Amino acid sequence: MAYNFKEIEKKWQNKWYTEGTFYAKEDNTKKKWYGLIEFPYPSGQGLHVGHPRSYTALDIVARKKRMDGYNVLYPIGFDAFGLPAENYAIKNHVHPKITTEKNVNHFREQLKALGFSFDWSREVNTTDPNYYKWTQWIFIQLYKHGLAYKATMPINFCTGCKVGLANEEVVNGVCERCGSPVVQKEKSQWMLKITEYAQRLIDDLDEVNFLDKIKAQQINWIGRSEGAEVKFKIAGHEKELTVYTTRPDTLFGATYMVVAPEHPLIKELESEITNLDDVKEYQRQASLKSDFERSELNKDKTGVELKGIKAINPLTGTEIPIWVSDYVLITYGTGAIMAVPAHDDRDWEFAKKFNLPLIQVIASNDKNVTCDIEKEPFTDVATGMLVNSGFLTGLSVEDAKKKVIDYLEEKGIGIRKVNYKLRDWVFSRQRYWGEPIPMVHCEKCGWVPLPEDELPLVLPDVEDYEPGENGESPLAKHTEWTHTTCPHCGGPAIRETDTMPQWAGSSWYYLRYMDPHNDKALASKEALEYWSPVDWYNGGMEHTTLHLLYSRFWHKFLYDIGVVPTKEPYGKRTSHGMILGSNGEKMSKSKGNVINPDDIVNEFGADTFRVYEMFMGPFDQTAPWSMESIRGCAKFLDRVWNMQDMVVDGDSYSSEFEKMMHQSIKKVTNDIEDMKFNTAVATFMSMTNEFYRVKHINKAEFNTFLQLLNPFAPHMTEEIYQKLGNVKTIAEIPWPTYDEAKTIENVIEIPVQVNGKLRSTIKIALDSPEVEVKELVHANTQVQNSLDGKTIIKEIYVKNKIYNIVVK
RNA sequence: GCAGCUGUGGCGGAACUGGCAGACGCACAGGACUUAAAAUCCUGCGGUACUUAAAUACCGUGCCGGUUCGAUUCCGGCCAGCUGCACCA
Repeated sequence: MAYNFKEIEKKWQNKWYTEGTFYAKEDNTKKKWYGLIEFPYPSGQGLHVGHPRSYTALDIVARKKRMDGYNVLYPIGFDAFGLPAENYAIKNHVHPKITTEKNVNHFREQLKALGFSFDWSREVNTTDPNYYKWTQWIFIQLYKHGLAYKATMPINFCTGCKVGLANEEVVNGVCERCGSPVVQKEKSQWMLKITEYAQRLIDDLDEVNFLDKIKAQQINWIGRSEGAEVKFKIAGHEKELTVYTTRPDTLFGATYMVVAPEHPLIKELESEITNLDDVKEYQRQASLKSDFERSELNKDKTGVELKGIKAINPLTGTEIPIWVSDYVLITYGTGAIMAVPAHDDRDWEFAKKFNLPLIQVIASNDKNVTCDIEKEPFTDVATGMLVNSGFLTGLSVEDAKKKVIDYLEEKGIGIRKVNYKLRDWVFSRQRYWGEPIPMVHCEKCGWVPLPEDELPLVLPDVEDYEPGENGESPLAKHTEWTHTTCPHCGGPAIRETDTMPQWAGSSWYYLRYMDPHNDKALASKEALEYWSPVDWYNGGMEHTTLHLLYSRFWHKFLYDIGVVPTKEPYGKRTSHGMILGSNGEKMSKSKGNVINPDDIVNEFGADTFRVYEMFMGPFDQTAPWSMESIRGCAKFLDRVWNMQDMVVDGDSYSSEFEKMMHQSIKKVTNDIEDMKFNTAVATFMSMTNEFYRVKHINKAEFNTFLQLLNPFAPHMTEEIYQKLGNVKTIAEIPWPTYDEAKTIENVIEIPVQVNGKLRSTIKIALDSPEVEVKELVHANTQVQNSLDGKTIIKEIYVKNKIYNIVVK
């Protein structure tokens, strides 16, 4: 009888949903497990096949944890504010609220059809005022603690549409929509001081179980460096130019300086710059490029000398030129550098291009290493030794750094300085579809936060959400909303019209899941105490440096003000690889390689879909979609379904068979913990092949098999289990256990090598003494043939692993 | 450009901590069943050479080199691809 997945899957999904089978229990005495996946942005295209990869993986873990006796929280929600909904609204004149609701409903149905064991009673939605009330509340706390401030920051401004653009909307320096040039325009924006947490965001990684590559990427993104700030005098001035350098030891080799195009020095010394027109033109050109474009293009360096002014090298007293170039970023360090072209790649290229002098101040202490700084810069720190550097000459790089900073500090011309690449978080968006920032500006009192009892500040339900002129937020047009009274003095005041970025709502949603309907706090103390931290958070690698870091920052802040009980939000963080189109390229409408999950569920059913996504490759690596391979998974499940007819009463087929069962339980159990879902599926397939081979399936063993497979293919396994006459469901019974003693092979086959090349294999009893193994090896004819006429130099035996004979 | 990652048969991939490379699946080929086809079940399946066959030898994990009795695994240098780069999420 064929497997009718359509009917059977619906049946179990309805049961789970109406009975709340997988809802977290309100029982704080049980041990808990909290699994989290990144909640989706409900786009108009519907669910992507990439979503279920992550969701199925943690669904498997969550289902297993329940069977292990944990009170499991595996929630879902929607990150529903964002740019696409707004752009769609502008184009099609449908309010984002309407499209968002429609998309959320669609997503919910799609997710349900995949049989995830989500706790739907805790669904959150970032656009719900009862939710964003607390997003706004957190912002106000940040403000009150001095971590939110206003600063002038550039935005991308489309000269055609006259609106601010997201980086994504800027393609090769022009507006994606109208093709007009995009310029950088200064705007006053809300900023969050994530840099204040930079060191803790690095240090506390020691306390969490994140994949090494995730830790590495966060550490590199934060980019801590130790160095010095050094003041250079401007010749004939009291004015100084301060630079940041990680190589103060090379100060004697500084032959010129470079400032970023935005550096204030240019304005301050404007009257003395003799080629001001050239400089201004260079500044204008630079303003067209984003930081990203500047660093991307920096193979071909550009720059202009600030003629008429010179700086003085504080150690040598030499006058050196000052250049302006966009390879120096105003956002990092002091926005100015001392250039040591002999020992820095970028400076070297720049100096070569503009014929600036090189002074070698480091040489290798390894006599075999020669360096010709005319051919390439010498940057080897490990063997570097100072030359041509006055009181530093002869020191190692490390010692020279210490000595020169001590000297600079003593003379008051420099200080030790730790710098981070991490920049503060630009928190303002000039858009409609986001959380309103709950601040008002009063002529008398300045910026004043809304009183907390007035939250949420509801996003006004306006008809006109077209962007304002000059990059203003659409809300700025709605004066009936913007005009208000100052909470402090009662006088007239204007509301902030910028909204929050989408990152805001997703920075704390995992906390709301713990207690989603609370109207007194973002979550109760009890719920936070019980459920914190998230035990396992899986998401995309692409979120490592932004979302993951932002939410760790917010969490740490909430910890500092006593709201949450843990320093870190996530105990464990893993990532899944992307699913590519069958041509190996990223799925996109334009490439026509998009796979719609609905089609897959209709054709093969949810269980096949789930098993295939787990089987397609290593979980954390990209994998191309294959319609052929998914059929293999469908075939596998059909074979499982048909095994029902082979079930017999009685004992295991053989002791060998029993061993295979125990080994498989062990393998699957470990593979789930290790995220090796693909080899777990391979184990199920091998087990199935064995069942077919012996055609004798003991009832208890078949039940065990169904249990193991259940987290992967929950619908079919529950159905078969029920048909076999079991009263309980698989979800209600404990996870199978194995007997370690029964997994061990007593007789093993080990390879015999001669000079590292396989010549034969021999069977030995486990843990045989070396003498016995040696005897067996030498009795082997193939081995004897290989040894014929040669002299044995050495014999190596690795217990239970290999026997290798070295001959001459 | 910077950072992180990846590279194994025709294809997706497996290989514990340096120890038999290619588990499992797809595709393909052969066989069984069938009037026939599909489905299903069984068998084979890295390359080259030799051979009726069994077997055997050599080559083989992106490229070049190193360490080691032994390297897909460790080290150095390259090449190619993927992801992120702060206003897409």
